[in-house]
Amino acid sequence: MQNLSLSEPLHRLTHAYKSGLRRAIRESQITLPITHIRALKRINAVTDCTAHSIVQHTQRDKAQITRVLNELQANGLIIKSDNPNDRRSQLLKLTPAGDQMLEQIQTLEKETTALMTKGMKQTDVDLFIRLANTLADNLSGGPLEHPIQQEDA
Amino acid sequence: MQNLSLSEPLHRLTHAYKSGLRRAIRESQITLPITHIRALKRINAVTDCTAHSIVQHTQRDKAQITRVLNELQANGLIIKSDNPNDRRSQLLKLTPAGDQMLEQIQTLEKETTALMTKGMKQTDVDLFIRLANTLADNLSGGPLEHPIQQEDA
DNA sequence: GAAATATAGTTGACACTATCAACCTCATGG
DNA sequence: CCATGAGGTTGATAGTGTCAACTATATTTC
Repeated sequence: MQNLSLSEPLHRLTHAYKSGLRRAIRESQITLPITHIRALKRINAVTDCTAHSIVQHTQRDKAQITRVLNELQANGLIIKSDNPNDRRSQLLKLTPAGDQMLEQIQTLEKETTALMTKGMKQTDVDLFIRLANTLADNLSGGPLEHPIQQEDA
Repeated sequence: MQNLSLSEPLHRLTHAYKSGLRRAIRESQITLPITHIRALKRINAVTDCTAHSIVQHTQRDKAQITRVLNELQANGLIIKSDNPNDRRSQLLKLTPAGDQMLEQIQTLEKETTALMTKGMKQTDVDLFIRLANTLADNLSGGPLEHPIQQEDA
């Protein structure tokens, strides 16, 4: 029972990751907060994405997501269209501009990830991801399916 | 080269951890933000702690730390005393109230950690911590010594 | 099928977190 | 002594997290 600290390394890592990514993004003349990026990625990843599916995936408050989506729309990165299956909600899609933006960002994210995992064995990185998912699952009760998250990089 | 996602699990985990801890804290009638808690822990952990050492450890902006410390002082949880080695800075110490508060919080944090690591082997938890530290070190350039972080739980 | 209930999303409000710039005070090295 | 830098404070602003109240539509249940 070593009882090493879990929380401090976690804080440190998240902070370092977020500010590293933010810096990379800012240096590319992009002005888009992290939360907006996560939404873009999600919209790109699932077909017929709705606000609700982003809420589910990110576990963020729906109020926050609403505002993020409105800003993405105002920036011309996404469009909302009527959801034929449910008139309360709208389907979300990337515009060509949004698509291009996302590709740029994915590159930056890959760079940050590469920097972060420098010198580490891929198996260790994979292990880390699996452990992180296990920890998160334990906390959020539900396992929240993470199906070999593909390009969700 | 599986290239599993690193960022999404990380976001999910941090968010789940922070809101889990916040909830536990709130349910104990404590009203203290996470950042304040980290500062308390740091003050408790190092002798002759100054604002600067918290800035170094947490990598937060010194402006933010200044304000956190002022609030902790206003809440009677810490006291600032003149630093005999440097008249620009002050030494930080927990008051008895701060000490008691911290103990309460440590308990809550342990509970949250226990919940989070439920069913995991201790070796896996330790491994996770080491990997997290490695990742953070890679990002922040400097290794920022993490010396078998004892009660930094 | 009408009433009750639940869900998708919006809006307002507010606390917490992150970051930058300007500034003051004191320390340190030439 | 003076220049430069470090420790800390203050002000400003953007981003994030959360709660509550509300609209509109969908679903359940009697």
